[in-house]
Amino acid sequence: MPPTRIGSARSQLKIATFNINNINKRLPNLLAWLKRAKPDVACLQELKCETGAFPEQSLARAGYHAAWEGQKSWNGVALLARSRLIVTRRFLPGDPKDQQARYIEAAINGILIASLYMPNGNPQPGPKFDYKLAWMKRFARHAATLKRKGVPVVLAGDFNVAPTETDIYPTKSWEKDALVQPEPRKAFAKLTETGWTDAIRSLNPDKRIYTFWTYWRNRYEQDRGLRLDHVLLSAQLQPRLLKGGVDRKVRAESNASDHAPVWIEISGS
DNA sequence: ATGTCACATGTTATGTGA
Repeated sequence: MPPTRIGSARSQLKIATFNINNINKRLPNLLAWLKRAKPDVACLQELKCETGAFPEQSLARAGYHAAWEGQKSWNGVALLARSRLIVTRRFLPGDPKDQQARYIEAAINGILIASLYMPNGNPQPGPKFDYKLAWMKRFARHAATLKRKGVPVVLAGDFNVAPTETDIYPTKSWEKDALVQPEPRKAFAKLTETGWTDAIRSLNPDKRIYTFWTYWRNRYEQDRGLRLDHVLLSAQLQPRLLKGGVDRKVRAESNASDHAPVWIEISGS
């Protein structure tokens, strides 16, 4: 295992989120990005592998401890960290019947960090959209619980919501899509109105920023994307936010995921 | 309506999920 770093020795912390869209299929891409970007913590989504097939050894050789929840074919979330991580939760509370691997949370460097993968919700309307809205409701409830704890919290992942018209290229072709519907947008807005900071948007109030481009019709080359991957900060962390961005070029690599990594840097406590 | 990609089935294509 990689050496454990003492939390207090850090002056800054880089936290990233990346929907990898099949971790084994894209392991070379992931390792190359980790080596280049050197995040202290990486939240991953859409592992698309069973728990036993997670590439723990490769990531350990790259210098990362890991915690993950996998499932066959779909979903799956992980947390990678250079320092020790203590898992605090493996499923979103509120519905014991929901077995989808979409949420994992751990204490890392004195911060509670969650990697989350909200449901896509298509087609809408329909049961999948209902599941998305129910999941978002449960998530809001859990976020409120975390807030009451009064500890620094980062909620990072693929929210499957383009929060406003600035988070999607000018088009009408997505109008019926679950990612831009009023209800999920309202649910996301409620988070940012109740003390959670959308880190990337707070650093760039008006800029069009995308984190996802479909594989269809060279959408990346035309920069017709959506901002779906977000990093939310609790009130204690907001003043510590130094910078943030999207590693867009990762999306241009061969065999790339359809998402690009999003990262932030926060100052030490 | 379409586009692309990958997976699972028990296929040599088809559906499904994103």
